Amino acid sequence: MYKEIPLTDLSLENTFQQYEKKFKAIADQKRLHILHEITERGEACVCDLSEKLNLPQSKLSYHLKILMDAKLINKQTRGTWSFYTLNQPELNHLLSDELCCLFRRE
Amino acid sequence: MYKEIPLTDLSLENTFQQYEKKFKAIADQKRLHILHEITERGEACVCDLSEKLNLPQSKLSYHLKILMDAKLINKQTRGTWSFYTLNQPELNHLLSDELCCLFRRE
DNA sequence: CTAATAAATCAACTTTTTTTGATGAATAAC
DNA sequence: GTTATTCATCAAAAAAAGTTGATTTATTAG
Repeated sequence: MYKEIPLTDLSLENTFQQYEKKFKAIADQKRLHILHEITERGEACVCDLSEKLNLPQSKLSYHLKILMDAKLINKQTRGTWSFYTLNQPELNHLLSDELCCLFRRE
Repeated sequence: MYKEIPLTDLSLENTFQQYEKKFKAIADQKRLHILHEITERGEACVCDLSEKLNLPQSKLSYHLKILMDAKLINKQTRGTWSFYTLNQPELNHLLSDELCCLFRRE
């Protein structure tokens, strides 16, 4: 009865896979805090976040990468600094209006 | 500089904790599929889902519990069957309108 | 009562995610 | 050039999440 055979609807499965990645990215307190901080500041560098969240730089880079891979934030490098901003269209597509201005703007 | 001392803003930290739990619950392909199935059917029992998703009962119970604990679905027992429905207010609070009718109704 | 069905729970195990501290690359200031 | 700063990446360890198959509980039917 329940051999795990692959789904027939591949496109739907593909859709679930993509949402899984995005929701996984926000399914973490630290990363929610990061998003919140970027939401408030407009942009933030690793050093800003490190100070605000009391996290070592390597941890932040790790979590920022996960948010980047999920395309929920953007990075812009100026000199030795990397500034992160929200990917607003993506976040707005995922999250309800009511989550403004916690993890999305407007 | 980055000793991990607790946040000063406890209420905000509490908020992040609650959202983490809810987003974690939907941050999984199988659970998204479960939500989608319940969205389409209106309600579903474990046996319905087991057949549709090709998953053994114990796995489904595990994943349903996670969705229940996050208060994203409701359970109603009739006889030996348990019927699960969406917790629509919660889902609508979390997810954007655009995710209708994938994981929320309307 | 017994047998059958639906579903929750459990413990052992596997897999995935996160943490940690160190190293390396790139830039800027001297 | 040297030194200091910012940040990404790495490998090893720790922690968390998911799987598996068996057992248990509850209900229904005979």
